[in-house]
Amino acid sequence: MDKYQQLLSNVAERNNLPTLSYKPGDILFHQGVLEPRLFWIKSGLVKLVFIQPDGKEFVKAFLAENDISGSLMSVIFEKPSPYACYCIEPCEVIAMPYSKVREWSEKTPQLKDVELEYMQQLTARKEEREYQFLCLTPEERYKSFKSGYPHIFKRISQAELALFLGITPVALSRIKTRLKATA
Amino acid sequence: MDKYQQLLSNVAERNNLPTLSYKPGDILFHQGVLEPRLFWIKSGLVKLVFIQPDGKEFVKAFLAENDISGSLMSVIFEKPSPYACYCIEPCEVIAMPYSKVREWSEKTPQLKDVELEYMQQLTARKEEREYQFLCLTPEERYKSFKSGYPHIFKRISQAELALFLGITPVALSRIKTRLKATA
DNA sequence: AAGGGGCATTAACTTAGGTTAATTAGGGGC
DNA sequence: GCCCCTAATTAACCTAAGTTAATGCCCCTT
Repeated sequence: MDKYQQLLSNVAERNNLPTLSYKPGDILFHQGVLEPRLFWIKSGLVKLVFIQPDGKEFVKAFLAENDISGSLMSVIFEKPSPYACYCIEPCEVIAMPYSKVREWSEKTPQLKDVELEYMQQLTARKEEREYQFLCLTPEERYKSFKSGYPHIFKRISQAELALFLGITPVALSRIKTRLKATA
Repeated sequence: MDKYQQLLSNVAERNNLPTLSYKPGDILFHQGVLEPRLFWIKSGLVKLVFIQPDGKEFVKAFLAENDISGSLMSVIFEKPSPYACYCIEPCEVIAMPYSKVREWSEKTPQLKDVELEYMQQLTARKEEREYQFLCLTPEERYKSFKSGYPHIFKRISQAELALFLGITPVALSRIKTRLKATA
């Protein structure tokens, strides 16, 4: 992860990419629109969300300082992003066209390794999430998130957490009540 | 995908890797054990399964001819595989130590691209599965799998499909009844 | 043709999440 | 301090999935 940040840092410098500021509620990129940039989050917190035709919202992920936001589908396959990216906290962000990242990494082959490694890290995270949806109950997913990501847990609303866990805010409230009763 | 198969094909030839035969029920690799090989499936059908301490089984994926089976965690991060691989149909398989794949791809830098591309394909598949668990009901996942993967749908038991969709076989049977009634 | 084994279906009951709406709690602004 | 706005909780009811077990179906064997 660190090596990838190094790479991005170099790209940003060479291209004089500015640091952008966003407020809570601002949109970094939209659902259904091609977004060929990666967003390097220097500070703040964002969420990736799917909005269904019926208006229902689901949270794919939370990303915070030092994370990289973006849509794989857009960046790699040049398709519209299936999800949007919303700011939760005020954010400082560097937006980097993926073409620039690629361009530079073509010239320096050892950076392929860095890119590959980053993909592997991403994949490992996705494996974990897949496992949790397949094998764990909502209650177990809640406990796991609370203990595994305390720094994010503290910074999001309960409604947002519920939509990340794949349940409704009402259900999450009930789970908490249940846990309190047991303990 | 095709370019990755080319790469694997070369590795197999150069190392005289034999084609292995498995019967239904055979285990390609175990859960909880380090498995540093990739399994190139020439023919047949396998499933990747999590077995929980209480005996409950969940199906992570089905892989068939031309797919590559293996555990990312084991192959990349040298950890025990969190899941096992079981044969469903008789299989012809070439087992390839990942170290050999790496070794050879070190010498031919353009293969880094192939490797990266393969990871991206994998990630795209995982994104889709994540989306389905987060945003779709079991019933919708069933319909999506049936129409999206008819060639696999035909070859697995209903129980296996249910455990892949994240529900019990009884629930899947009910879903089918429900759908028949509606149509 | 009869029996047996393995799945799938059905049934009956329990549990937990979805939905909608009312209520409560907490924080910020004035 | 009071009001308002928002978020969280609670309630009541509905629906769907989990669980266990019985039944039915199909195919294979003998």
